[in-house]
Amino acid sequence: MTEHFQQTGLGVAKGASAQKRNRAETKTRIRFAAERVFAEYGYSGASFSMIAAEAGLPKSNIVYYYSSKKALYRVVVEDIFNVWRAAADTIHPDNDPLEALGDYIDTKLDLARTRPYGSKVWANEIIQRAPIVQDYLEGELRRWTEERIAVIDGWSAAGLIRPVSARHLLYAIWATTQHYADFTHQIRTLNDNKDLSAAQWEETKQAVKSVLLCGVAVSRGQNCSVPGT
Amino acid sequence: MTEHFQQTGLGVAKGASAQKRNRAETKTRIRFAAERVFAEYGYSGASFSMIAAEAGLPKSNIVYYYSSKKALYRVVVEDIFNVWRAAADTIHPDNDPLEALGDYIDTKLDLARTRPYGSKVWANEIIQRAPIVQDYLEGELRRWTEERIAVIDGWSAAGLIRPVSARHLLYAIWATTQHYADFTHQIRTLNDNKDLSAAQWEETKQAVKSVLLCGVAVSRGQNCSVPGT
DNA sequence: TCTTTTTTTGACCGATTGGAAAAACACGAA
DNA sequence: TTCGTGTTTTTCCAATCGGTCAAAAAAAGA
Repeated sequence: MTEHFQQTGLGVAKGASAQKRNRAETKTRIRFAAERVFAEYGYSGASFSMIAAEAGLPKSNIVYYYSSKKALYRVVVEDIFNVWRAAADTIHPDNDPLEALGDYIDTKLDLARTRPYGSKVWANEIIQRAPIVQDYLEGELRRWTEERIAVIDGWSAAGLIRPVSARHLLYAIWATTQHYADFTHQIRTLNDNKDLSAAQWEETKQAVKSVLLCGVAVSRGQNCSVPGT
Repeated sequence: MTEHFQQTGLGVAKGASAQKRNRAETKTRIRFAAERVFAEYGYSGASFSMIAAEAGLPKSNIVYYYSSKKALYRVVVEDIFNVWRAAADTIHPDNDPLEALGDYIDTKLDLARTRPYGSKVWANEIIQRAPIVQDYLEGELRRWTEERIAVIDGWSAAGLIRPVSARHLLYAIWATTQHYADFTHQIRTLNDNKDLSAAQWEETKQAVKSVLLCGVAVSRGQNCSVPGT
């Protein structure tokens, strides 16, 4: 069997035959089913039969498309990492610091809302000491983090923001935004067992930006305004 | 067999016989072993044999003291919750807001350092939608959270802090402090695969307080100082 | 059409799981 | 000693696990 290593999500290369298109669709369907099951039951708690049931396919079909549980899991983890990485493009020397960080927080909170399962899988993987994707951490994540820290330090040096620890600011942003995905259930319980409404999500964005970015601004009014959406 | 429901940790009621003392010690040993194993492998990934090996006891011994995996797990989860609850005693109307919140952050970061496994178990349980301790969330956690929010709102109303969303501030503190426990491995990897030194932990405390509390203070100098330790 | 390749599916396997059952052991009270 | 109670340890089991395999079915190529 030839391997395709089709990394991308829903899209498929144009010109693909009907068979290949269907193949990609099936793989994607399995991937999202797996993301949900891995998130809710952890790597060990998730079984092929659960993923198969979630995807509406027989068990052996899962094995056919992803040769092992580990391989399927890795694809899921890498996917959410790539999505997050793209969200941080806004942290760039040319951008306005407060606006850039505000946009980053907004985007990550949007992802917490739309892709909570991916975030949970990532959290699980890290909690368990990254048994599957440690190479990713030491390679891409490390490089990517140092780059962003350099940008923020640059803003500091240019006097565009107060001198803060770029690393810990980044960690605080990660922690807080991902909290709204990973701890959805706790937040829901503390919200009378109701999911956050659209208005509450807006409120959340404003509050998170207010808490995390007020300490960053070089000056502020009494109400410490941060860029809205 | 008479049940004891011995909730407490290391201590044992005075006057206890040698046998009872040994019983309590064994139970505690099992509990901490279980905490480590549950943290590193998740509920499903943890097996009696792993916990037994960690505790240095035969497998059936675990079942003898905690009649099921679920029961043992519940004890572990409740324990870390009680420790965290005690840490928040400082959030009290009579205290100075910045000092109280600063102390809370300091204590929670100390716990992130000394009790990282408990935090990870809690995170896992919430991520998986609290299948075991949902009653805890709807009872004690909900009541306790609303109380703290009321205190912070009181500070706001009295003009002691800027008007911030008490709920989201609390969530940000939880998220960030627990991040240093749950994501220890990621932080370690981004620190050249070395654990944080004592100095780096101090730096972390200052940075976290600076980021989270600067937006709370009613006024600040250019360097936005927060109470140190 | 016939052939070849890809996809679907159910039957099956050795290993491991949580936990029940009971035998073996320790030890103070009688 | 003998007994009874609490503890330790071994043995065993049904269920489930990840994954293989081969046959059936479908699709593509000739």
